[in-house]
Formats: sequence, structure tokens, C-alpha cells
Amino acid sequence: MLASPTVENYLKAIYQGQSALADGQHVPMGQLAAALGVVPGTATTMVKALAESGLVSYEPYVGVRLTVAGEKLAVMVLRRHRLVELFLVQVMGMNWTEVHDEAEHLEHAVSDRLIQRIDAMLGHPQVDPHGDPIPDASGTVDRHEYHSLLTCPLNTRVTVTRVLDQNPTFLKFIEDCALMPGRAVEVTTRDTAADSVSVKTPDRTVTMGARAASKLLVQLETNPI
Amino acid sequence: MLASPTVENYLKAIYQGQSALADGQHVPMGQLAAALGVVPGTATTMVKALAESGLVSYEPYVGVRLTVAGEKLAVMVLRRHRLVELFLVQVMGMNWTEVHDEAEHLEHAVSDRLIQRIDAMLGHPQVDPHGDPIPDASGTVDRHEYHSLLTCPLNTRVTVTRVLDQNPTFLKFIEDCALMPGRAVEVTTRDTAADSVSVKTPDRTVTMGARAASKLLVQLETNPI
DNA sequence: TTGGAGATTTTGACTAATCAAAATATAATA
DNA sequence: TATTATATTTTGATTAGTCAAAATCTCCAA
Repeated sequence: MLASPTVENYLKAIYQGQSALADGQHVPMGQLAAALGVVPGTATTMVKALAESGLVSYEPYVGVRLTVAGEKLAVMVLRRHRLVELFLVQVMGMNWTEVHDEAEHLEHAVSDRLIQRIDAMLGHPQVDPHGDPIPDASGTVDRHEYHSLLTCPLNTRVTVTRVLDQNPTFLKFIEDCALMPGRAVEVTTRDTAADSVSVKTPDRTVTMGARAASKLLVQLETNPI
Repeated sequence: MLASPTVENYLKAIYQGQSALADGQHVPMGQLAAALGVVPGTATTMVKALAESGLVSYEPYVGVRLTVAGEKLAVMVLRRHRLVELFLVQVMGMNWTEVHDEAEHLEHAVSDRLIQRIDAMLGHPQVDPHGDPIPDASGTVDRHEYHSLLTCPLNTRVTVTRVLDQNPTFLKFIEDCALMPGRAVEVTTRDTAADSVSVKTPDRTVTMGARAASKLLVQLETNPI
């Protein structure tokens, strides 16, 4: 029942690997190992132990998937992480680009009691500073699809809602370009050959690679659901 | 240089064991093991490793003592712990009787950067909610002697300044008796035979055992240094 | 259908931290 | 001084988590 920080990190990584996949798909061991910064053999060993405790289902040479119990735990780790991140920004006045690493440690140390207080103090928020949804106390996570700067309609005002990368350097770039969550922008051109996307902000027009553009999720302003 | 939570806990326990002793005295292994909730053999093994890393000096069959390096580290752990405790009370509105266990976990997870912010937010406080002194950023800890309810003059107004026990049950008892840090009280009688001390608070008179009385440190109101 | 290439698993070894229980040292008592 | 009680150290084993490198599997392409 008591998951070690390591176990929590495995579950979180599997959850995040899974959420990029279609339902019922398995997360390949190589990807998991890479996400956790361990060698593949280590991931295999650990995942077999997790399967033993009923937190994941593991298919050799295929990959790993969370069970209901594992997902419940993973979501709670994510809840702690994201509430802590928002707390660090809103209450402690830290920069949204630098709270991820701090939260990475604190997510394993904060008690349920403290998390409840943080949640209440912040008014039961829906999203963290990067736009990632915060699961509620019952473990329900608001999951709906967004466009990205790569898929949204051209020359249409959209609002940045989420940044799918926690790298401080990338986040600082986003901040410099005024593309943080909440900003209204407009994709002016996409150049498939150059693999680039140009985005117009109130201040200026920024051009970035497709890979970066795909990490910026947006909502159409006219279609708020 | 990077101390694991376990190492931090050992250093902290040795520091606290030491501070009840005369200068240069060794903390006996049995006491250390008991404080950490491990069997004596475990403490011996660990302490030998700490000695290897230059954090403690260890004398077989005598005990263990912090080196300068070890003390520096221990003090920083204490600083984190106490700042976190005060933060939980002042900012998060938690009860002073219940913050110790939470801080016990957080002290190993908060970064220097966050601790700095907490320290600033609280206005560089001197003591935590139990009256324990908070070492400053340079590691200087304000150490001066107090009386306890067992040693202070009789029928003289004194102020409770520190409670030397983190047990929530004990703390709740102290709270119920209105003997928390800051309260003005007066010892009316001491009964050596009955091993008891009677203390007059504004509300009522409480009688407690000598062991409990010795855990309540006080300052003479007329002699504020 | 037969190689590879690339991913995955296995094997053996290692570190940190722990315990149980036997061995030993120190201190206290007779 | 001899004996006993108590504290401490040793020894051998265990668990969690990890790596390096060898062995194995899967799948695509020739």
C-alpha cells in the first residue's frame, strides 16, 4: 500500500507514457527506461515487481500498462505534483519555469493532509502553471483533447492552454515569446518543407520548429468546450 | 556531499544527542540507535560509514561525535526542519502540535532555494512553533540556556519559551493547559516526594510530573537576556 | 525463409540500509 | 579479583534499487 518514491516515479512515468497512447496500448520498456533515466534491464526488473504487487500488467516483449489500482496511485502522485507546482508559483512566488524539479521532490514528501490544505488554499484549481489538469481528490482527471499549434486552424485566434514540456530552457523560451498558458495567439503560416510554424502574438511574430509547436496546446476561442 | 535522508537523520540525531551533553562528550550508540528506531548494530555500521566520510568521529565502545563538517550539515537539516514547521503553522494554518511529522519528511525534500524563500516570507524568524531556535543561513544557531519549570524560582512570573518534546499527545496536553510558548506562568509548588510540580496559569493551576516539567523551558521575565 | 537490427530480458554483481543473533568488551558487584 | 549484567560490535542474511554485459526475442527486409 505504501509506495516508495521509486515506485511512485515508475507509476507516474507509465501513466504519462500511456496517455500518449491509444487505450489499452502498452508502454514499451525502452521508452519507460529512458523516461526514468535507468537502463532497460532495471525497468524490466522493477516492472515485474510492480506486476507482482498488482499495480501494473506486464507483457514480456510488449510492454507495461497500469491496472486500476496502479492508475489510482499514479493519478494521486500527479495530483500532488501539480498542486505543489501551482502552490510554489501562486503562494511562494516562484517562477513557473523552475517549479517542476522542486515539485519532483516534494510530491513524494507531502502528506494527504497538507495536500488537502494546499488544494483548499488554492481554491481547488483545475490546472497547474503549465496548463496540466490537476486530478481532483477522488482521482478524476479532466481529460479533453486540444489542438496544438501544429493542428489548429490558420489565421484564427486561439488561446495557449498547456505546455507539454517541463524543461526550464524550453519554458523560458516560451515565456520570452509570450506564449505562456492564457495568451491569445494566431498561427499565420506553416511550412512543411522548412518544418516550421509562425505564430503571431500581440507583440511580434515567432517562428519555431514543428516539434516545439506540437508541445503548445491551444483552445479555439470560439469553441470553449 | 549529497547526504541521503538516512544520513541526514543520523546527523540530526547525533546533534540532538550531543546538545544534551557537555562539550566534547560522545553520544552512546545505544541512545543513538534508540533515537533513530534502529537496532544498535545498525547504528554501529552506519556510524562507521559516516566516520569514513569525515562527518563524525567515532570511538568504539565510547560513542560518536559530529565533526565540524557533520555539524554544519546537521544544523542545516535542523534549519530546514524548523523553518518548515513554522511555515506550516504560519502560512498553512496547521496546528503546532501536528507539524513535526510533516516536517520530518519535508526537511529532506525542500531545496535551498525554497528554504530561502520560506525564510524570507517568514521574516527570518528566530524560533519555530515549539520555541526551538532556527539556525540562520550561515549555520549559526542562537544557543543560550534556559530554566525549566523544574529549575526556575518559585512564585515568580516566567514565560514559557520552548517545549522539548514533539509528541503530539504531549503537545496537546500543553496546549490544553495553556502552557504553550509565549504564555506567562508561575511555579507555585514543587513536591520532591510526589515528584510533581504545580504551575499557575492565568486560568487555573496545573500539576504535572517532574519529567514533564523539565521539558518546559522558561525565561525569567525580569531578566530577558 | 533467413538474416540481421534493434529492443528486451537475464545474469551476476554492487551499494545502501536494515535486522537477528552470536561474540565481545566494559562496567558494576560481590 | 572473579562474576555478572549491560552495552556494543560482528557476522551473516535480507530487501530495494541499480548497472554492465551477455543472451534472447521480435520483426522487417532481402
